[in-house]
Amino acid sequence: MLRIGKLTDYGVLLLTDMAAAPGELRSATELAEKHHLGGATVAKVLKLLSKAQLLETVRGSGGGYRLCCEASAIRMSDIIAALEGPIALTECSVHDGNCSIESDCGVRTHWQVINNAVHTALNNVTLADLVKPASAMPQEQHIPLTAVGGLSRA
Amino acid sequence: MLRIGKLTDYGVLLLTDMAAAPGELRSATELAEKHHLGGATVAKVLKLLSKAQLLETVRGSGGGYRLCCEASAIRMSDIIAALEGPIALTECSVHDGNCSIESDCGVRTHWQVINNAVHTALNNVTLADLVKPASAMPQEQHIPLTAVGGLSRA
DNA sequence: GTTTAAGAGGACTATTTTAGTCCTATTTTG
DNA sequence: CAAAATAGGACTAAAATAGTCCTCTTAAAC
Repeated sequence: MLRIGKLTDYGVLLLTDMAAAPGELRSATELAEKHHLGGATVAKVLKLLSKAQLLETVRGSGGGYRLCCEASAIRMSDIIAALEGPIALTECSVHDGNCSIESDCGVRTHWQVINNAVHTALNNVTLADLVKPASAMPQEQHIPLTAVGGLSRA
Repeated sequence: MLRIGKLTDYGVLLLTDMAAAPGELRSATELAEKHHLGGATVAKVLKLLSKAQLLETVRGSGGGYRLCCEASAIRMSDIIAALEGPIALTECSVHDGNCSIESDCGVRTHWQVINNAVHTALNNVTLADLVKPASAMPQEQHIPLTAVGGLSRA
């Protein structure tokens, strides 16, 4: 289903929350309680986001996390990369020469193009977009489509 | 890593192969041998593609599979949906009311937008594009990006 | 200067998903 | 009817993910 992990889902939720009150420090415990999530899990997500420098952290008593920068500067692609590693749909797009059928594959360069398409799409949605009402979203209509509708499948 | 499964990878490989000789019937065994993949696995993939009507099938001795239609009419989004189910990054985009934090989530409508962005990107790549040389690919540059580069992560 | 409230970092376990295999039934040709 | 295919499940093994826990460091408050 081309899914992202739950941790990423939590991450987006937490970031969205933090974006609503920029600059304010939030502790992991506080956020976990507010959103009814496990404390350890929230801590893990925040640590990952912090490591990727999407969050600024203040250690010690009274410390916590806050956004590293303006919500409009934090892209979906950054968030996903922080929590799931490099955005790449297949193994072979990440590292070469590791694929048993590679020599006879011939598809690899094409996967890179597909990756780019997805990556670009995710680059174009920022945290700021997620805080705005949904109707204000960018609509992605650069190329006329044969069909756009939900969940295709002829 | 926002990955697709191996089966989808195989599917793209097989479809690409078939697109090169349109109309010709191929048996699962034949394709498995050619690409050095397990016979049962290839059979599974072909059955799924057939069920999604991306392949036409001829049963009985001498039978096999061939593309349902022109390669340019088969979109990446169709292939992924056939092999992984509906394209949706999170559970809650697929079915409502099933999410423990839903009432307090507020992010759901936004995920739908993100899904749309990805879906659109995958709608715009067809099997025909994968058969052409990579340089001829559509380049997806509709919006100026702050950064495009590979695998972000600041 | 000790206690307490935080984050950093890593290791581990359990759960869930995915991949792969196999079996039985059906279809069609020769 | 025998052989070569696909259809459709059920099952098993392997891999990835989520979630938990422990120890260490940092800094404020008392």
